[in-house]
Amino acid sequence: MAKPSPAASRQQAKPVEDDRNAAVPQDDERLDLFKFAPFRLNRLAAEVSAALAVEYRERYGLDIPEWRVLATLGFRREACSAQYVAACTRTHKSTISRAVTSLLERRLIERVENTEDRREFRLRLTRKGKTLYEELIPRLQQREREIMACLSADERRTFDRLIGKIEASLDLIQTSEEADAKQAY
Amino acid sequence: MAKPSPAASRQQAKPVEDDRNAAVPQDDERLDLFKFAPFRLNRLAAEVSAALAVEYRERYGLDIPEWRVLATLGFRREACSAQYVAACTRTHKSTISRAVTSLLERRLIERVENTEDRREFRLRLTRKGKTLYEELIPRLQQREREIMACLSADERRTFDRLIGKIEASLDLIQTSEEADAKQAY
DNA sequence: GCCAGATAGTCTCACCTGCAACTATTCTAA
DNA sequence: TTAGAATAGTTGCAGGTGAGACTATCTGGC
Repeated sequence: MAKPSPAASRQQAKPVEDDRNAAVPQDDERLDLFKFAPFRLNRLAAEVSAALAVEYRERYGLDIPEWRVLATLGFRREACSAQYVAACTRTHKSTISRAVTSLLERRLIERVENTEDRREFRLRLTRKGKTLYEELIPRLQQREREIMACLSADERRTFDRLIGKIEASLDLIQTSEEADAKQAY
Repeated sequence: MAKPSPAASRQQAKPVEDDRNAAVPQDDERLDLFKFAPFRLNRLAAEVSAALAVEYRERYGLDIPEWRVLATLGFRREACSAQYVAACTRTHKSTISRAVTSLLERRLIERVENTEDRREFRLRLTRKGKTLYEELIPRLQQREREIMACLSADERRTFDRLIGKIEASLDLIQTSEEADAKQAY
């Protein structure tokens, strides 16, 4: 895995004669992926997710959709529908449906028929699910703290605020209540 | 798509009698997904990606790996290997391989044998690829500007700096040269 | 009451992607 | 020199995921 030195393989990157220099984009037309916010956000999110996945996947055998269902149900005091979870987490309803099926089989959640609307079911954590939730959450919060430890308290607040502004401009902000109104997930 | 009012569907979320209140997590043990940085980053990245995808997918029929290959080759002055692109973009080498195949078929990139190391190929944009690149990049940059327009210039700089700190702490920072040394992609 | 349209949830299908095996080639060290 | 390890790139396979069809149910207008 470890390579003797970056230089060893860097030889491959040395310039190759290019007879088309005329068509090479000018500096101001080029785009440095490393400075491109969408790319950086993607990469950062993927890396942070991977760091957390160690906890919920390797330790508890959960995948991301399953963990999102648990997180939503664990946070809310009341039982709620799969549709609600999908809207909250911005995850496709078919993905949530599969996660719910899996969690039901593992007896981590249970569902009760909604007599007022028999199309939907109310989901909630079982005792077993709550135990897992209470065990898992502190681990994830610890991971988050470790990852964000590179920022000062002040920077962290600023970061949250700026993320919030971008979310807002993308219409990503939803309260628990508003999430109920979201469709398409 | 539009629903009469959030309240219309919110009825579903009203509390259900729960005979297990004793096991409900306490406030400080719960985790609000909406305030959890990893979740927010994921959601934000997905949303930003979706906003950009309109440009490269619908307009040019490119998927994310293909666009990343183009972006890497377009930014660099010299031809470089698939391995290099994979390391740069943190994308799995098999994914890059498929993107390269597709781009070769579309004559957007070309590859030349590396006589110094015949295991690898040097990739570079064709004239057609450069034309597409120069057409696409301004559109993507415009999208990025639109998305980030909610931040002031000062906030934008701060945001970049904070993202940079997190990237650094996750060892995500690489210069073009360092990327050559990365394995596993 | 009844029908058209909307909604919750499930399922199939197609696609995408990572893993790991594989080939070809290069490097390393005896 | 040469065998074994490492590397670049490709491909088969399996698992995950979104789109959209489908069923059951609900809502609103007539």
